[in-house]
Amino acid sequence: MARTPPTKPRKNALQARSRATVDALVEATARILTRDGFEKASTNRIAEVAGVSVGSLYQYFPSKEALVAAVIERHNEEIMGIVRTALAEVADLPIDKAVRKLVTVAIEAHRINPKLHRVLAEQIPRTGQLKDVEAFNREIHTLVHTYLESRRKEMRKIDLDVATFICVSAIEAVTHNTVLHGAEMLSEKMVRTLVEETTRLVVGYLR
Amino acid sequence: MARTPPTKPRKNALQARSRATVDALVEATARILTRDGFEKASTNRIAEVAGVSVGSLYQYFPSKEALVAAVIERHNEEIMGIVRTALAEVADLPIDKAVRKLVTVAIEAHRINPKLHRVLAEQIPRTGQLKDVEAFNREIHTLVHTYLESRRKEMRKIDLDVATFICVSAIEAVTHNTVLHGAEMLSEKMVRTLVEETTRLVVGYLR
DNA sequence: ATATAATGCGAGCATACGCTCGCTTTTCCA
DNA sequence: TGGAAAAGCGAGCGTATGCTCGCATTATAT
Repeated sequence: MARTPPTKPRKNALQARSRATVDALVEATARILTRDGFEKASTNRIAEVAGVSVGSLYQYFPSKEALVAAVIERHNEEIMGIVRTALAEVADLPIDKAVRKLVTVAIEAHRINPKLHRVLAEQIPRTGQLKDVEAFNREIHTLVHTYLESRRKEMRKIDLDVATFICVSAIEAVTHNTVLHGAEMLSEKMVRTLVEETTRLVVGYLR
Repeated sequence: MARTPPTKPRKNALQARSRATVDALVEATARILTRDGFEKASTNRIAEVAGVSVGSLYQYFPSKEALVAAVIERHNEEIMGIVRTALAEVADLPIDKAVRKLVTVAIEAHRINPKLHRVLAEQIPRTGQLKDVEAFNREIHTLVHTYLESRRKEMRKIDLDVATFICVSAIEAVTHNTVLHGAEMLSEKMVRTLVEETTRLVVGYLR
């Protein structure tokens, strides 16, 4: 039997409905962030929206930042999953096919929840999650780098690190701007055009 | 004589030292934003750093947001000046020379005050300055569009709007990531490499 | 059935923040 | 030089927010 005295479980020991509580809290935080922005996300409001009391909230999250951090982590995990899958599927394809697929996936990933994406991007410096996000970026960098290495014969002579940086930046930027700036008024046709053009940009650069 | 009763001058009627006060307030806001972030920028603190009382602060700025907005405006004006000048200087140059110059200038503009740039980018949605920043973006878009139009013969057949969007996004992204992510550890050599590569990316795309 | 731990509750404390208001000091100019 | 307007001051108000704590409810195990 655990010797742990019935103190407040520092962080969590979720075995039953408490799991549901935690989920509800994270979900509520995400909803409020998306719909009303960071300022409106007070702990009282989060608890209220989650259908939970503030007391319970503080049993699982030591601070408001911890909640936002949890949302960020969940979101990043989701996106990383998509990216990893895409890069795996693409491993044996030639550069042009691969890039096209990656750009498509990138836009789709951003389209899941553009507003959340934006708010989170804003809050990352505040929550001290910068390190995690950098890790996240490094993983993408590594994955792309590895892919490019395996396709070196299709490319011109080039510093792979620099090339990776340029390609990832370019793709990220177009998807970002497409989804965030360009609002939601994105015809399917427009998306296809942008995918095509971005592919051309990157592929043209690599060889 | 003006019929205006000695009420509080809604916004300003700066003729003497009051100008200095306003400047000090904007400057203090910028400093705090850069060094400590948005949360720490309370009106009391801003006034204190500016060497001014809160009361005076509120004589010139109706709210905290107004202060941040002023900082954003000042910063945007500065950058737009740089960009306009660069684009003017570049008007008669062929695409490759022009792009190289633009990329160089873009990186330099970002390097003036990377941290302020970042914080402001985060706060723009909050201050309702989105419209102004969009105007700012539209101006850049228009300027680039015009330049590209004048150089059409050097380019492949291409939709100029799409091309402008792609080029601006790509350049913006590389500069952004270079200055923000890459911290300050930027050797001059690295900068040159990135300028070279970005130029290649964009020029290769356009023709 | 009862004891014990786990989970949930929400009024309320402490604090910090945006902002006002009545007053003093400085500047201007007739 | 005197008086009015402009500029500056800062204690303190109202409010909202993050968070605690003592207690109530529910689950688990014997």
